[in-house]
Amino acid sequence: MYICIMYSSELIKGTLKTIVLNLLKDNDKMYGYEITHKVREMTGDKIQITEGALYPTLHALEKHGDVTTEKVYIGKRVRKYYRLTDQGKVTVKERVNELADFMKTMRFLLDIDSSTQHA
Amino acid sequence: MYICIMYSSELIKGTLKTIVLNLLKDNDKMYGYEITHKVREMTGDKIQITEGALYPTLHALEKHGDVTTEKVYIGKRVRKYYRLTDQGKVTVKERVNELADFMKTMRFLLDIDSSTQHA
DNA sequence: GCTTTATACATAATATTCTTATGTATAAAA
DNA sequence: TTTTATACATAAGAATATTATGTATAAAGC
Repeated sequence: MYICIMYSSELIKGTLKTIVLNLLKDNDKMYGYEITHKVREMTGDKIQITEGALYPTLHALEKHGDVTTEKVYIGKRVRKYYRLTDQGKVTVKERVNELADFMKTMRFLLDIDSSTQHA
Repeated sequence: MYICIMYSSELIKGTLKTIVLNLLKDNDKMYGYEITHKVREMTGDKIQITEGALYPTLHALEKHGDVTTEKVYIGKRVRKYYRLTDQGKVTVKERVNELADFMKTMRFLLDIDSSTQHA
């Protein structure tokens, strides 16, 4: 039996933008802190996005025109919501398709089929 | 229709060691140049490992004790063969299992199922 | 015979993307 | 009132890739 607590950081590398964009595709608007918790919740803590990785990524997505931001005050505390732009919606599709294709290739290359996959 | 010429470099990041180790698992011994061509051949040029990435990776695997090397002269030209160690055989299993698990999680997270995967 | 292409290794400068650490500040819970 | 949770941000450093460069032999094309 293979037990996986948390994935090594190398694996997550390169997929963070895709994860964030895809969440925004399904959730209209989200803020950073919410994103990290949603991913932890959805993956049973297997993928834990650090703040040092997330915030620069969100800023890069905004700079690239894939998301827009909106500041909301909860009392005196600021919360920064992110929302997909029309261009962002195109980017998500491209990235998710590319990742799906890549994973298919990797499954072939490493000879991984459904029966050998572990829970 | 989604057409993929070659994967963006971010995706391959973090999977190179796993790819190399897995090839050595199936092929007894291989040399660097052979590995790059084998991967290109098996992926229809979708994954093209650069020499600048491969050789440092092979050296790191040797340093880590996962592979041993053997120099062979083809005429006057040197060729450096790599072979898995016993420890390397353990490392391959761990890495492939982890990657399989990670991809399964990503497929769930991004809502990718077989029917939506593209060729 | 000469030039190009293929084989085969290696490293250095640079870029990207992450981790870890640190900083700031408010709000809720113990 | 101290700790934990919420919520943002950036800087130093590590890891891993790209791009460029270097060396050298062998085969193929012209």
